[in-house]
Amino acid sequence: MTVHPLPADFGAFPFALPGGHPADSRHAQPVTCHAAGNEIYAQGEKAGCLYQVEFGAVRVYRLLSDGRRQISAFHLAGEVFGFEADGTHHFFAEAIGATGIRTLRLQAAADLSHALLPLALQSLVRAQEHLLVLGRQQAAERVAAFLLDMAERQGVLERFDLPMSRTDIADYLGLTIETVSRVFSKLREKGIIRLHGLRGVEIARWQTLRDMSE
Amino acid sequence: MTVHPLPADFGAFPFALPGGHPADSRHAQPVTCHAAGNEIYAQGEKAGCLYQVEFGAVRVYRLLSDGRRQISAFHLAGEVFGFEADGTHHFFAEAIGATGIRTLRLQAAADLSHALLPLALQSLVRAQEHLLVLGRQQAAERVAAFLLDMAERQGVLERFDLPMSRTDIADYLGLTIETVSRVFSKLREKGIIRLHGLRGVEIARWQTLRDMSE
DNA sequence: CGAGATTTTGAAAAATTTCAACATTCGTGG
DNA sequence: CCACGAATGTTGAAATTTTTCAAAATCTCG
Repeated sequence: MTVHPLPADFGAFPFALPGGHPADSRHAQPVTCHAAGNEIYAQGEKAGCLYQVEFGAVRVYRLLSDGRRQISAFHLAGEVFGFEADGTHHFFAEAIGATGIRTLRLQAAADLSHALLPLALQSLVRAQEHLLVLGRQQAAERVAAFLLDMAERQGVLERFDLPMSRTDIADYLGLTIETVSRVFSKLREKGIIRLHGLRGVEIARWQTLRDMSE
Repeated sequence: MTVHPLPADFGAFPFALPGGHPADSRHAQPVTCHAAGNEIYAQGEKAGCLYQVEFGAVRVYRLLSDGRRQISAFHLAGEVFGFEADGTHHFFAEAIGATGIRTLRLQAAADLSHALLPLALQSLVRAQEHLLVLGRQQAAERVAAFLLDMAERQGVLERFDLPMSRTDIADYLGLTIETVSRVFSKLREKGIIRLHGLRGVEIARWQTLRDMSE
């Protein structure tokens, strides 16, 4: 299975804000449903669209010559991604699980560059925050920051599901899967988080986690 | 010494492209000269300007609660920085050595948001590239990528000067100063680079360095 | 030239990775 | 509905890398 068109009365793209729900459907854009692992765009492809996650999650990554994969960003429902400075994609983007993506063709809407700047700056903020996490020397600090970020971006008070695998998390945090797993276990043993299956997470002590992530 | 006004016929801000030289002086903006360590803006301050480096270099960083400092970006001559998504600075910016900064007040030029988008995307690209460097697990890979980036941004064929200290480099790469120093020494011993004093660098084997940085 | 700051080097300690084995989860089909 | 198998995740122990702490060397500037 690859791509399904959807009935899609989800709302218009440029009026949808990251983290919120689209509110206007006058300029409804095509929405496609991607299965897990589905490619949204590839490195080297010509870029001409922006993408907004309707549901599900997306990973954006680059492959290194030795086969390692560095994930530069995860995108959750409501978030917009796909900005490129020179008209070419320098990353791969793919659906993590079943994911709905709204597409905006930029050529057809040259006049909304003023609406694009805030979205681009949002991407910049996310990249900068991720940068700060990767600069941390301790694995536990990175994982703590990651969990808080995921919880906050999902607007969660207690239990939530991580859309991505441990391998994805490792490639996002610049760690190995084993180190990520060990940190999860340690946080669980200390009663800071509770795990429900492989994906379910519950943050028991928010402040402790915040102190860890600094 | 803090800030000097300059005669400044350097050229107009919005027409200057990162990496190039300003070409039009019809809308010349104020240029100030900062001494080493001079603050350009502080975290928490209201943001209303963009900045372009005329000469010298700038570091942009955040202080962590335990006193550590994470440098998110260095900016060299020609580059524009200071983008903020919400009108507030979330980082500190300061001159590394003697540095000339051209300032653009954004309120006075609301109509050039279309000229701003490419500059913002440029910042995004730099942040994403830095992200990939920080994701590398080996210190030598990070230092190799850093040296190549510095050389290329200065448009250098052979010898060039690093504007920043080893401590700055360490805080930029998420390493300790000792590790950075050891990697420099190792690269020198292997004949991959040559060092001239503390700041001068000469890349002897570009391809070897590229292979290291992947 | 000399003093302070910066950088380099060494050795031990700590953290992470690697390699290997084991456990758990999830989907599928009987 | 349970069992099976593949995929994913966890744990252990050794090897490697990086950090930490300490001291020596080098550089810069007055």
